Amino acid sequence: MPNFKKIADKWQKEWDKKKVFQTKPSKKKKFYCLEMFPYPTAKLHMGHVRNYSIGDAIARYKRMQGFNVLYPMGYDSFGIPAENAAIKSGADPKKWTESNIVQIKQQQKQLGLSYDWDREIATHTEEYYKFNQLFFREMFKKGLAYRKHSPINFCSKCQTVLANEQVENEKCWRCGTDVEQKHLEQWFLRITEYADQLLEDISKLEDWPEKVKTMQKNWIGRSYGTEIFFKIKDSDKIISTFTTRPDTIYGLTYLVFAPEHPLVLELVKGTKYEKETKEFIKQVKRESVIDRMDESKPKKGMFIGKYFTNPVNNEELPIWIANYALANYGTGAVMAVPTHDQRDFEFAKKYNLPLKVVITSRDYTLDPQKMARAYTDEGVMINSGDFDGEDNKDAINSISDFLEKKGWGKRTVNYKLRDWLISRQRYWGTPIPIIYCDNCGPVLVPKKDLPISLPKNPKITGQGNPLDKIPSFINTKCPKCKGKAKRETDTMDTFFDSSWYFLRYCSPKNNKQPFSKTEANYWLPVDQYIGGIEHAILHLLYARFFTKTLRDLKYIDIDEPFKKLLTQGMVLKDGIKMSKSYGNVVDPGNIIEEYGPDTARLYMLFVALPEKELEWNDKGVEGCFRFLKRLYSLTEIPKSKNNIKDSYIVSKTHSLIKKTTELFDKYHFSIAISIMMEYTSTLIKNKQNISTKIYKESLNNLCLLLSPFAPHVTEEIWNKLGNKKLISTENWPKYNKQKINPEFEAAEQIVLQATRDITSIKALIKTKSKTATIIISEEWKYSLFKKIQKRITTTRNIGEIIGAIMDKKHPKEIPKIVQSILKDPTKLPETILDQKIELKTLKNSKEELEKETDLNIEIIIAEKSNEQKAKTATPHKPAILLQ
RNA sequence: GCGGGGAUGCCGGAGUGGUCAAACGGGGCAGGCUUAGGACCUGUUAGCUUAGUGCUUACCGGGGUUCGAAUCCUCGUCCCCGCACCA
Repeated sequence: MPNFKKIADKWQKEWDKKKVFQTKPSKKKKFYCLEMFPYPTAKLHMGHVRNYSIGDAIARYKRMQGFNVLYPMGYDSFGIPAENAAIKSGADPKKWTESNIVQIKQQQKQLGLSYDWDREIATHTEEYYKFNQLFFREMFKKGLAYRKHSPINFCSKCQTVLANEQVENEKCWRCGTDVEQKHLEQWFLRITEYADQLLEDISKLEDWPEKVKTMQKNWIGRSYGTEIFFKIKDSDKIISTFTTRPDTIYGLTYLVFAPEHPLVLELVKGTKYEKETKEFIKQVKRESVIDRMDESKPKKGMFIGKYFTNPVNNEELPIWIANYALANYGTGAVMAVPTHDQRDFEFAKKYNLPLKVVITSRDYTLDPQKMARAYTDEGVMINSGDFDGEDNKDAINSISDFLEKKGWGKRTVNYKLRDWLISRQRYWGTPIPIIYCDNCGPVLVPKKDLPISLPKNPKITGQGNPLDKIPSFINTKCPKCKGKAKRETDTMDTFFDSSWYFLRYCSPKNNKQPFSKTEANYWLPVDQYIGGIEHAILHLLYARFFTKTLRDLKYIDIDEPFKKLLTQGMVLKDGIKMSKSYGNVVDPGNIIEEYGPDTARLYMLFVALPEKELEWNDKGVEGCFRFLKRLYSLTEIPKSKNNIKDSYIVSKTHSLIKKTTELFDKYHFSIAISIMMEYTSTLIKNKQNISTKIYKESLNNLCLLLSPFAPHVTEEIWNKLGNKKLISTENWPKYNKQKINPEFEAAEQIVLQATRDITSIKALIKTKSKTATIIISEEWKYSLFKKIQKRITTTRNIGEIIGAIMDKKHPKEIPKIVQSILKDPTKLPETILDQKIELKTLKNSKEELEKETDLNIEIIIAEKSNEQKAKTATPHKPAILLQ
């Protein structure tokens, strides 16, 4: 039995030695194949293996097709786990990270992935993060990076601030701890500046999954509406509200502030409502953290003793605060129209606030007393002054015009997207290049002083930011006034690092620039990006934002970084995600050790399509292993007895190449593998009836086609067959259409179908060949003809023939001749019973169909004495002599 | 609630108008090889069956389009995923 592990080691060394996967820009057409780089843990998990199996298959395929392929690997090596390890075991984050990199890289190498290892990068290295600092500088100068005092999400366990995107159901995305609200000064990137571009350019991402695009659209959440201003009674304050439904302005019956709205406390100050309001705010804040999961959370609110005026009708209405108004969306205040908004409706019902209908259905009248829910459909305006009778859709516009003219409102656009909070109170990240001076305020570190290196030997205790405890790092001079100053101790969110790493791969060793523009322009955009769906929003949005920013800073000339995106499905076991916490992890290292890397990779691609979930099954791995063994057994070249199957095999080979190529282009790897399995079986079964020359040729082609999936075994077989070049540097085989014999294809079908149906004839009609000869064993003669006769005489099956010969372009034009057959179906059976299906009736009478049907099909009944047939035909299947 | 994706044989999972009782793999069953097991190989695996490759039933359910539907349309049921009080 071949030792696949040894074979793999051997070829991996060979590839390394000959540097076969190193690339540089050339005149050839490029293809940039990229996998999401991993956080360096000590061991690979199946998700990684799946990701890389897909990526490497694509990279190798494209390389074989003559593309200049950039296929790099690196490590997203800053981040919390290193720091947690330091807290837990006192490890130095740098040493810990780097030893992980060594280990994970070794495992990646064992898989035989065709990376250009000369381009390896790691984000925790100074050579990398110094450019983070450079970009930060540039963004700061452009006003894209700024500092803001703001309520932020804080995780008490991780002792750090979290971005909105890192808060899941009010819990920390990483550790699940309830998130607290704090007010701190933080650094932000002005991603909202690019909200429109990020949204509109989604339409350019033709090869992205619909799902991811929708998620991004929802996240950006642009909505057009109108900001309306209201005067508060007995105050000089103005309330501003945002609405997408200005048409409902006459139905306004109260107004709601988010409890956190800064104006609230100001308004109640010194009134009898002050105490109660404060209590309410406290309560809401606490609740919003605890019960956020509860969907049916009841709406709660209170009147704060103030009134405002609706400018359109001078009505005086009450001001409330309520938990359903969100501080961070729109203006933090809502104009409530209970009749036409479900949330307002529920709230008004609960607190007995008045209802006023201003839009009514054309079919029936709405009675506010009897309404069970808000009316949110289209309708006609009523109770709305001059706008009565208008269609409410038109009124959205006309009322906005009216409000703008009067100065009571203005059209605006609102986004759900918030600016990106990048400060982290952590050690293991890129130091933000800012110095705080008592005289000059926050000052950017001059370019010549970069990089700001992370100090060594931090004391990591898990309490607060370790950088705060290193005086030699903190204390410095102000670059402007040279006075005493302190460094910023916050570090950057690691998503900053991963937002441009794909650019760094273009010039990983460039010490002066983050990347060379020429090289980036050659390689970018990434042609195929592969990774998990979990990055659908965060990473992919940030990377798109960076690309646009860097374009505006003249670093690159592209708008979008990733042309095609493939989001791989999860790896499951026993129906649930394979994960440590469920204790259902299968270690890829063991699989590789036992079966070799090719089996592991092949299995990953065979068992499910890339986007789909993959249910792990040990037996399935065995199946792939057996297939590779069977394939390997083909290296024992058989003594050929004759060559009667040569032309059949040649035809099958070319058809295999054709199909595999098509399937590869669609990334339907599992089907490609299944047809190769089938082909392998055919080759094994027929090996004694194929000439040695054709046998070798077939095996060579099979290896070429399989090499992107199982590079080591195929390299070995390729070598054993006497090929001098490495299969990894070979070209993808081309098929010759002429050699694909449709007769065989059709005949094969007929064998498979045992000529049991008139559909067999149909298959032959579809082929454009002249003749197809099928030899059927004696046993089949009687039943065959009986069956055909029966089928052909039923109108239902005549219909099948009509359909088959009809050009789909003219579905309604049934040729005359076919109609005549319909009238007299007995015409066909006669020719069949004559043992020759010539379909002449069809052919002669319909000129246009000639090309389609121009063939003679001979069904020859093999006599018992007939040589080969007796041996090859089984009692149950008709044999075909394929010549 | 909004949005995205699904439902195929014992299982995983292909297949998107006729070549479909449905690829490929796994599992089961029978047989070969073998002292036996393993490995490997062959056949078989919806039901009925007078055994004729005959009949019936089949790709979540109902309805429709078509000569013809797993595939297209429509209504419904169920499942998964994402976002979620977004004004």
